[in-house]
Amino acid sequence: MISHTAEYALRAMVSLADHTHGPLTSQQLADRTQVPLGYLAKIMQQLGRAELVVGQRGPHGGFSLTRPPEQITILEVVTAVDPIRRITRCPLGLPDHQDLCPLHRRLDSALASVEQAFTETSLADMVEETGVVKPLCSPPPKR
Amino acid sequence: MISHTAEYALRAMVSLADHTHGPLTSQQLADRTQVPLGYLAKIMQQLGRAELVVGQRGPHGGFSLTRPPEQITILEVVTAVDPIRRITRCPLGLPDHQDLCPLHRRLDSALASVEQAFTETSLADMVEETGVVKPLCSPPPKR
DNA sequence: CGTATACTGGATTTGAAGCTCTCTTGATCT
DNA sequence: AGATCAAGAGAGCTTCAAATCCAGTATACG
Repeated sequence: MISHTAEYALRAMVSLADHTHGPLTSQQLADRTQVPLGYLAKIMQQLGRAELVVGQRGPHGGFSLTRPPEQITILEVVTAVDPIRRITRCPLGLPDHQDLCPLHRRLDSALASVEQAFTETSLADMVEETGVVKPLCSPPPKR
Repeated sequence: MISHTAEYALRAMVSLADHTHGPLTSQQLADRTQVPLGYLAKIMQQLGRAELVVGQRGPHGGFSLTRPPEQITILEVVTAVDPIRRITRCPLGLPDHQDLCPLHRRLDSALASVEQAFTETSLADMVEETGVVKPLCSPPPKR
C-alpha cells in the first residue's frame, strides 16, 4: 500500500525534522534511515523538486527543510514521491458514464480515509511523540 | 495501495455475487470485468485455493461462490490474492526493540482503518447498492 | 467412448519500481 | 586558483508484479 519510496521519503523527512542544527547530508540521512545511499539521493532530489527540502552543495552542505516541521504534512511528502491516486472515474473500459459503482466507491473511500489521516499529521507531530528518543523506531524501555 | 490483482479479484467476485443463476466461466468473467483472460484465470485459481470460489470443469462449468455473498467480505477477497501487510515490527534494521515509532504507528493505523473498512463490507452490500444496474460501474443517469 | 468445454499448472515474457554507478555542477576552504 | 566536499542528473542493472502462452486434466453430453 505504501511504496518503499514513500516510506524512505518519510523516514528522511522525519530525520530532518528531528535535526534542528543545520543540514544533513545524504550520507547522514542514509545512516539514520537505513536507506541505500544512492537511492535516497534520488528521493531527496524529488523532495527538492517538490520544494519540501533544499540541497546545499559543498562542504557543510546537505539538505534542510524549507518550512518548519509543523507546516509539512505526511501527505505532502507522500505526494511528492508517490502520489495517492484517488479513483475519480470508472477504471473499466466504459467511457460514457461518470458515477462510480459501489465497489469503486468503497475503494476510493478507503483511499480517502488514508489521505485524510495523512493530511492531519505533520512531521512535527511525529518528532514530538518521539521525545528524547533519537532512532526512528523507539528502543525498548530501559529499567 | 490496492494492487491490480486485488482489484481484478474484487471485480470478479462482485460479478459472481451479482450472478445468481449458475456458474460463470473465466471467459464470461473476463468480459464483465475487462480483465485479461489469462491473468484472470490465475486469479480465480488463487480464489479457489482460498476456498472463496469453486471451479467446475467441463461444459456448463465455471466458477461459483462457496458461500452466500453476505458472508464474504472484501477483506477476505483481498487477503486471498494480495494480503494487507500490517506493520508489526520495526521496518528498519534495528532488531532489539518491539515498539513502533510514531511514523510507523501512523502508517500502520492507516492500514488498520482500511482493513476495518474492508471487514465491514460484504459482496452483498455492493450488489444491493447497484440495484438494477448491471455493469460494475453505473451508467450515467438517464433523463 | 469420443469430443468439445473449461479449469489447472508450469514456463516465459514484459514492464515498472527499486537500486547502483558515474560524471557533472556548484560551494567552501585553504 | 586549486582541492575537496556534496548535491544534481543521466544511463544502466536488478528484481518483482503483471500479463501471456501452452500443454495437461477433468467433466458433460451425445
